[in-house]
Order: sequence, then structure tokens, then C-alpha cells
Amino acid sequence: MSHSLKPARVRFAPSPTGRMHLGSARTALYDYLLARKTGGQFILRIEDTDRRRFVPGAEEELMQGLRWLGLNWDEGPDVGGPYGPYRQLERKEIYQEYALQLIESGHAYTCFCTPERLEKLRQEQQKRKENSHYDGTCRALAPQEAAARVAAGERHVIRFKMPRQGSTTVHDRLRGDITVENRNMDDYILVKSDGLALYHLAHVVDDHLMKITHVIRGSEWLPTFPLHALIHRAFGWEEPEFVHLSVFLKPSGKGKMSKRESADLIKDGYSIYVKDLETLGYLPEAVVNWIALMGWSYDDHTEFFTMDDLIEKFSLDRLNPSPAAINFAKFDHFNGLHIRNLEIPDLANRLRPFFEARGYLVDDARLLKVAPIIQERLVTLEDAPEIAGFFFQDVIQSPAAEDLTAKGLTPKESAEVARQMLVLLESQPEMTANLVEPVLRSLVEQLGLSPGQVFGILRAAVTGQKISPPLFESMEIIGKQKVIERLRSAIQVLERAGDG
RNA sequence: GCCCCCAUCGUCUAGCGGCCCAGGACGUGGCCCUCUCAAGGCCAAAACAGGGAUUCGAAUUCCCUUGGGGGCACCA
Repeated sequence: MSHSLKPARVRFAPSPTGRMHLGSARTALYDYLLARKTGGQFILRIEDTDRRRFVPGAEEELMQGLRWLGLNWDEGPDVGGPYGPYRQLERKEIYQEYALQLIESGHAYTCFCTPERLEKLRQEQQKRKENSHYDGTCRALAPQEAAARVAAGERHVIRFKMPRQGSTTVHDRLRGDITVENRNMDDYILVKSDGLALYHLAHVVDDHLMKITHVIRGSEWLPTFPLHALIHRAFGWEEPEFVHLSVFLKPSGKGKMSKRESADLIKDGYSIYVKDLETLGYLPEAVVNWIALMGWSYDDHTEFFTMDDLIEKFSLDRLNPSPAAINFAKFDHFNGLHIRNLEIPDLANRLRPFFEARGYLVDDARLLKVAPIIQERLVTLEDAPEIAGFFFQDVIQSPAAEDLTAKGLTPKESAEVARQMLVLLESQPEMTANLVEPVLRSLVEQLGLSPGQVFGILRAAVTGQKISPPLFESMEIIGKQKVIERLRSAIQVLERAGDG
């Protein structure tokens, strides 16, 4: 039973170096689901130790994205928490302290090699087609000598003293045991010469101090996973459970999305950036449902999930280790499903800004009537203005004669049909669908024409569009006065065309 | 080049030795419904990368090949 699961403390630890994309959104989602499912905590930690790559505004977009998706954190830089601070830049001294501890215990050493020397070394190794790695020059330095040089103010970094022999076995929740030969791993730098810790050290220290139970992250960390385990072990700390998620591939399935391709996507109305999805008219519910299923499944047929469903049903056991190609067609499908799942007032509220963005003056009472008749016709919220913008226009542009002419009829004949409809409609007290539809249907029968021919003329006349929401319901919303007015002007257009 | 990971329809996936001549979904094609467009319903085409091995029996276990992905920074 799920009740027996221990409360998990799970962190989402992005670096503020770019935009929030679908891949990080999925990681955050799984973090959140595990925390909520087990009654644990979802923690947001900002990994900003690389000041050079810092992008202003990235952290804000990230937080907005998480909130939009409904992934609210229990501890984080803005809300605080018992294990703060939650920005790594503010934890600099903590890492230094632990790095020193590693040196004292013989698991790390100071290195005085210059970047220039290292670069030269790399080039030589590459020339010899060798695996590029640190050659261990400073590893042999006597601790006293190293300490003296540090005291003298010499620039240095701190490196992990990777065992030269043997192998390291780590455990990934999705892939089981992974064993690597230690000689294939490097003496990775733990602390830079500016005194700031690198990811490898910082996250291990933080995860331990913050009592993280599960580390869910991208598979790009798999190669350095053994290093991280070794650091935990060097401190004598218990390792959290590690879950490495595979990357998202581009729609073709061939390789991951490049910056260029990501930018090109927007032309087709898609994006891998969470913030763009909102403006493109996608629902956070749909994003969550869609990305949850890229790498996780519940069973062999259930696909529609709300956040509550996911919290109830999510399990690490049903994660899939293979990479998944992003499929926007399926995303559209999910968005449609979730739009149709919305209550009308909710849908109306979400629709309003999309009408307004196109310059329509939205009347709330009318919007409430429009929402239900376009609900099942929307792929995205952004589709609404095109389908139903005319409801919020006092005057529509008169359709061209050819658009008002029924298939198989001349403009003149179409005008005659329109005149007959006008007479019938004028005699109706109001334009309710219940009243109008039977009357018009009997006219269709009487004329011996098809419903498509007759209603096509009316549709174009009243909505100004060849494609529209259901005609009679639309007429009801538009009201008798406007319907009559527009039908009259359509008749005029047709008559003029008939004369010519 | 070296190291690591992955491998079922075009795509997302179910499958954890017999229930599978492989199930669901998106997309595609057809039909039905129908005032247009949708939504909905029905039907169809569509996959276990290849080769060995284990086993009475393999999509499911093991090995190799191939393919794909990731990593090899004083980035995360």
C-alpha cells in the first residue's frame, strides 16, 4: 500500500542558466509526485555556482513555470525552510568546510596546475588518442608542502583522489547496478580556484545536509554517478536513491533538440519551453499529463490523468529507462481532452485573455454562452478567437457573394432562399435554437434542398464564416436583431452578384 | 577515440518465460453520425533491430553485432 511508503524528501535542482524546458519540467513533475504521494517534501534548490553562465531572469521564469504547472515547493529560496539557504551561492562556506574535511581524510588533494598546463595536457592526450584526464602531478605532493603553498596564497583547486585500482558499483533505480572501472574516471575538480564548489561536491553535500532521500535527474549524470557515490562514501554518508531519467529526443527520434530546432518549432505553434506553451494556448493540465507519460506509464490503457490521479498512481517502479521522442501531435490530443474536461466558467476564464489579446472586447455573460459551443472544437485556447471572435464583434465584415452562394445554386437562387429564411425568422419572437431549428428544417424540406445548402447560406450570412460553431446555438447568442440585420445585408450582396 | 546508458507499430507505450501469430493511445486511411468544423462511435494498415545461447517453451534471461543516446570543462 502507498501508505506504507516513507515520506520522501525530493529536490528539483536547476541551474539558472537558461529557459525551463519540457525535460526539466518532467523531472520536477516526478519529484513533486513522489513527494506528494509519500507525504514528503518537494524542495527547490538553485544550483547557481557557475556565475559565468548565470542568466538574469532565468530563476524567475523557472519558478513561474513550476507554479503554472502546479508544482509548488515546500522549501526553496523564496519560501525558506529548515535546511536553507537554498541557493548554492549562499552556501559557499559550507562546501569549503567539507572539501577540507575530504583533504584531511585523504580523499582529496590540492592541485596547483594552471589551466594552461591542463589545456596542453589535454591536447597531447588527444593527439595520442587517449582518454583525456588529469595526469596526477599534484596528487603526489606532500600534504605539508601543499598546505604551505596554499598558505602562501598560490592559486589552486581541490581534486577528488580517485582510487587508481578497482571498480565502483552504484545503483540506479531504473537500471540496477552499474559498475565502472576506477581507472576510467578522473581526479575531478571539486572546488575551483575561486573557492566555489563545483556541482559534484556541492550537490552531494547539499543532498546530505538537506536529508534528500531520492535524487531524480537526467541521464547526463550517469557518467559521473560513480564519482558522486564515492564522495558520499568518502564522507561516510548514506547515499540517497538515484533515479536517472533519459533525455527527450526531437520528434524524429534522432538526437536531442538543438537550440536552433527549438527556436524553429515556434513557427509551427509548438515549443519545448514551458513559458511558451502557456501563450500558445496549452493547459498546464495537458502539459503535465503529456510529459508524465513520456517515461512513465500506469497500465496498458489508461492515459488521461489529472494531477490528483498522478499523485495517487505514480510509482518509480513504472519508470521507463529508454529515451523518448517528443510527440506534439499527442500533446494536441491531450490538450483537447483537458479543455473538454474543464467546467464552463473555468474554460471561459482561461479563454478571455486569448480573445482580448486579439483585440476583442469580451462580454462575460456572452463568453459564458460561447464557451460550451466551442469547447469541443478547440485544440488550444489560442484557437478560440479564430473560431468564435465574431461573437464579440458588433459588425462583421460582409461575406463575399461566392461564400454566400450554396453549392449547386446560383447567387440569385441563393438570394431567394435567404429571403425565405428572412421572412420565417422575422416572424419568430426570438432566436432560440429550439424555436428556429424546426422552422428552418421544414423550409429545407419544402424547398427540396439539402440542409447543407440552406444552412450554409445562413451560416455565412450570420457568422461571416464558412466554418463556425453550431449555427442555431450561434444565432441564439447573436440575437434576433443582429441575425436579421446580417441576413438582410447578405441578401443585398447576393442580389448585386445576381444582377452582374 | 574512450567510458556509460538504451533498444516492441512512424511516435508514446503495455508486456517482467507459456495468457502474445504482441494490447492501448496519438497520428494515418475508411465508414457511421452530421448544418460547416469538431467531438464521438466502428473498422483497417502498422512493431518484438540482427545473430547466437539457455529452456519443453523467449518480445521477455545471457552473449555478440548493429543502431540510437549521453558523457569525457576551474558548466550544470
